[in-house]
Amino acid sequence: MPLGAPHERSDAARNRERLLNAARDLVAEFGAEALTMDALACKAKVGKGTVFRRFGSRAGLMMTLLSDSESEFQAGFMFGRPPLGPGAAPRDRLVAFGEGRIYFVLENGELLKAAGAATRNRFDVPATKLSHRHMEVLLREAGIADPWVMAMSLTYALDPERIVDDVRVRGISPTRLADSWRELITRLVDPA
Amino acid sequence: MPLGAPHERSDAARNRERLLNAARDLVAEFGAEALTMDALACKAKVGKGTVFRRFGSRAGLMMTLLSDSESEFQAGFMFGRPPLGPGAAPRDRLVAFGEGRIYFVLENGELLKAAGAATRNRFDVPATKLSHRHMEVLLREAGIADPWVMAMSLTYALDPERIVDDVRVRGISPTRLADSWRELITRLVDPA
DNA sequence: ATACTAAACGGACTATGGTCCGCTTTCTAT
DNA sequence: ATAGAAAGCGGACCATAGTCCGTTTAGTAT
Repeated sequence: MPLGAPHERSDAARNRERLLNAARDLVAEFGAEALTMDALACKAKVGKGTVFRRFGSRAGLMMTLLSDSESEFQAGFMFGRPPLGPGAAPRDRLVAFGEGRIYFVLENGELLKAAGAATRNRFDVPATKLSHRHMEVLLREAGIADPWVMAMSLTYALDPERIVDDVRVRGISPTRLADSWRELITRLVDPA
Repeated sequence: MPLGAPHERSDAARNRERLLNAARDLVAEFGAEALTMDALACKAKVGKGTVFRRFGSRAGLMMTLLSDSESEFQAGFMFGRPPLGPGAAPRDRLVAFGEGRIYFVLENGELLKAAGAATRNRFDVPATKLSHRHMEVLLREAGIADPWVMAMSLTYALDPERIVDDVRVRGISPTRLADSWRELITRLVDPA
């Protein structure tokens, strides 16, 4: 896939397929949290070293598993229709972004938590960087003095762990989260 | 210490001292991140089981190590002088709280990260609950519609990992963080 | 076909947080 | 002092992410 891809070896390709299938099966059956790298290697009939060569870490595996739905969500706010996509006022786009994110997280919560878990990965996740940048741009348009830092605050406010725990552990409804996000953005951004 | 404390046994007290001293030494010398429970047990000349009996987990140990400075910070916003303590407008107290928190985190960052690390502990930390509640009260006074949820958003915006990484990894100055926090609160809370 | 090379493989090994449970010590009641 | 009970102790043991390195194998050049 990368540009200089020097011809993926056939055995490598075969093992990648096996691993991805095994991983999806395991996640479907036992949930992402319960997936261990040993179990995955075993189920895919592959050595443990191979798993780590392929994905680098447990978090890397989770990111790979997420990439499809993540791309879809990204396409939504980058190229989709307003108010999520381009064409609406920054404030409305931010509101829509947060709402979309909340529901996206609730659908893929386990995977996202596991993906961000490995310390130092929280912000190295490319998808997170992209979301941050997206918010940064909108905040700048909206006249925020330090959009980069503000986007970081908002990124953490939308942290997967936070959202999942609010809903599943602390019993807050998604709607309530979305309403509060709207209030936050509405007050933060001048009506323009 | 707790009310029904049924007389702490002398050997237990002795070991607690040993462990606390050893832990402080290790943190001072190698940093909190590098502290392993095995090393601690060994240095304190105590069995590993004893370490876990005493503190429950690595996160528990870190919390214990933090408790002094944490209490001090808490006293500041609960009983201190305005604008951090009672007597100032909610908006000003929130601004001061965030600033104080930022500098507190930068002083105790490693410990705080380690304390919150153990998944499911992030919000079970009593100190975090107290901070959350404090902000909730101020936000309610300030006329926020859903102060509980908003306080949660702000709690995550002040996440130790976020603050430490912004400053130490991404090179944002503490001042810049504090300014952005001020902007956030100022816009969020009506000037009242 | 053959030989060569770099990639890929696999599983033993390490590091570390946390658990378990039989043994020891302290305290208390007599 | 003594005995009994409860608290405490310790370190072997477990689970799991991640590393290492000697061996195998897929492509390639001749």
